[in-house]
Amino acid sequence: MGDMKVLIVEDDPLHRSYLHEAVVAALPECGTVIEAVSGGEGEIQARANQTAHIVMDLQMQPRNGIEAARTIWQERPATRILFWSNYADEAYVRGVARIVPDGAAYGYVLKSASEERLRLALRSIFVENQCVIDREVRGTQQMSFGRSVGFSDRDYEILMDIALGLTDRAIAQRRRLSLRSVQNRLQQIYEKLDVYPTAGSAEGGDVQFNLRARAVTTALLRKLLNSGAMERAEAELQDWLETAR
Amino acid sequence: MGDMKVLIVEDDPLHRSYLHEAVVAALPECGTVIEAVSGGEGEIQARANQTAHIVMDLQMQPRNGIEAARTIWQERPATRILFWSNYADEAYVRGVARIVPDGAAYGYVLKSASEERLRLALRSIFVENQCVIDREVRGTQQMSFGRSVGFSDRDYEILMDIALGLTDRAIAQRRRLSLRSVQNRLQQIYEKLDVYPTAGSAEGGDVQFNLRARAVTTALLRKLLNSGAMERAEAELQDWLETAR
DNA sequence: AGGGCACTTGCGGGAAACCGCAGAAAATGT
DNA sequence: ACATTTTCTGCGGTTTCCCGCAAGTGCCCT
Repeated sequence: MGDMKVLIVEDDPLHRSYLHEAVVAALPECGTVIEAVSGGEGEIQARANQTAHIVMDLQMQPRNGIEAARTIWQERPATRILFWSNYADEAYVRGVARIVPDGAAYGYVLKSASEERLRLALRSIFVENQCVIDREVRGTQQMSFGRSVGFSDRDYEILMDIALGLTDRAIAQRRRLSLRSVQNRLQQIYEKLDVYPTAGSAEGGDVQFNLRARAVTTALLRKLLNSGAMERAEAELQDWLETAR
Repeated sequence: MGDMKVLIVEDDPLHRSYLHEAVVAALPECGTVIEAVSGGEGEIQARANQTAHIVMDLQMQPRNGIEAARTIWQERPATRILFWSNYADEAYVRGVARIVPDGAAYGYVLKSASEERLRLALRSIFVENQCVIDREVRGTQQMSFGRSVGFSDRDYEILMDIALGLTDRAIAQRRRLSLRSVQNRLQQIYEKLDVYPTAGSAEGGDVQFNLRARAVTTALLRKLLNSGAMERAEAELQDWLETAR
């Protein structure tokens, strides 16, 4: 038995015990397994135990995995984290990619993956110090950074702002842009999300959409946004409202 | 061993096997347990096996529990269904309440409930034919039907319509109302969601919200809407777009 | 019958969203 | 260094949203 310590952060008890077994089976060099049931507790345990190896769920209440990972990485960027999540939503993938420190080893494995895949990912990250990202997740990564229907970070920021309900003027103020620039950005977001009335269906009884609201819905349905990401964005907005202005 | 047949519909393999054990332990009179891994397969299995006893998850991809339950209840309204869900979001609770046939026995238990609670619910519904609804869920039910900050069904419809991105005119057309009536409804929705600029913070640099978009976000953050409900609503909208007009 | 109460509808107007056009500014490529 | 592309910005105009005011309908209550 070695002296590696592994921290498991997962709110679902069934998944937690499953992870526990998987870790013990995959890592004979692992001497101690610590468990936490929420993002907040995960941060505390990571700090207290100086764990450099963490397996973490993304979707947790009240403090989710991305927030926990961010503070953990801020304190010790060398920490290796394997994210184990139900979904490959673009909002999650982008959220993780945004906070990974340079050169840090991390992994992203879906819960639907086989035991063997999970075992390999555990060994690759914790022993070989090598990144492992699930194929499906790679797919959404390509999409988001590719240029075909890709959203730039700027697009994403502003899409989030209209999702939060800000006016054009407020967005301009927050992002330090002119009113017209914001509106330009919006127009190209509308185009990328394909929310413009189809020319084919012509006039007559064509139902009109409110582009602003329709864009948000479309982004939600395409998993480009999700409620977790919006909660985070809302918190950031509240911060900004108090400091600025 | 009796001849009761129980159908389990749950996409997570861990939860599925946990449910399987719980059913066998709680119901000695249960002779057969059938498993399905999605809403669609659940419908097929229910039809094929004529099962009158179902335990079902709500959040599933691609066809969720509410859609499956609706078609199952349409075919045989006497079916007893126990919903076993992670969340007590108003959107889920309302979605279930909307499709329960008159006099049908059903249950709503959270996954965070104890084994004992699950056991009792299984026996109450499948043996005693009696409704069992978790305390937390009752809470959100009260909220939604009470009048304090309660949303009428009409409010909810129209809230959903703006979430889908329809214009006032389109909503008026769809719900057979005048333009002004829709706008009146919107105003009282805004009030109930409390999205109006606070009079206290006064003018100056107060950031303005687009009420329409802000209302949707607020509803999402309060779990009054969720993406599952919006997917269903989007499908209904597409149906309407093809038939009407 | 009359007085609330909830809901609906019309009118009018200020504010915001949406967008074409065109010039300035910055980033990019060769 | 120059040309090219992308992004940002201002102006003007149409449409939609947001809402105060007022009048009409139907229901329940005493």
